[in-house]
Amino acid sequence: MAFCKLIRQSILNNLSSTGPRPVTHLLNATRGFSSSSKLFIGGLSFNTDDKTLKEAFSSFGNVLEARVITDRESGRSRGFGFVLFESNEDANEAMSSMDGQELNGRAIRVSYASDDRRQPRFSGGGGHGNTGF
DNA sequence: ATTGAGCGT
Repeated sequence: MAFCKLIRQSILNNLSSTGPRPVTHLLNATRGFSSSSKLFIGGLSFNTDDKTLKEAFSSFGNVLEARVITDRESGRSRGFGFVLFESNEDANEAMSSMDGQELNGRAIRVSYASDDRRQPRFSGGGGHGNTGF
């Protein structure tokens, strides 16, 4: 029964993806979806601001948007922010490199952000007196 | 002047 060997070899071949490596779903590894080049920066120092965040992450890639969320009532930093990279791979590099590192004397937590919070804006916009019916 | 998990007008 030599074919038995062949079958086993076939199985082994299947297990070893010698061809195109499957794209590791490193993205959308957050609660929601839409996790591209947007990174969620947590554990930020209260002394860290948008400029500091951009300066700290602009070293890994082109930062299109870097913002530290500040309380609207007090206007002070909430301790977390968001960084939008031009390239998703740059964001991955930045996350792998800056996650757990210290910034301004405080360890920061970098992870992919969820755009679910920002999407729902005023769907209207047009001042049409349309009641929707 | 202050605080320390999470996801922004």
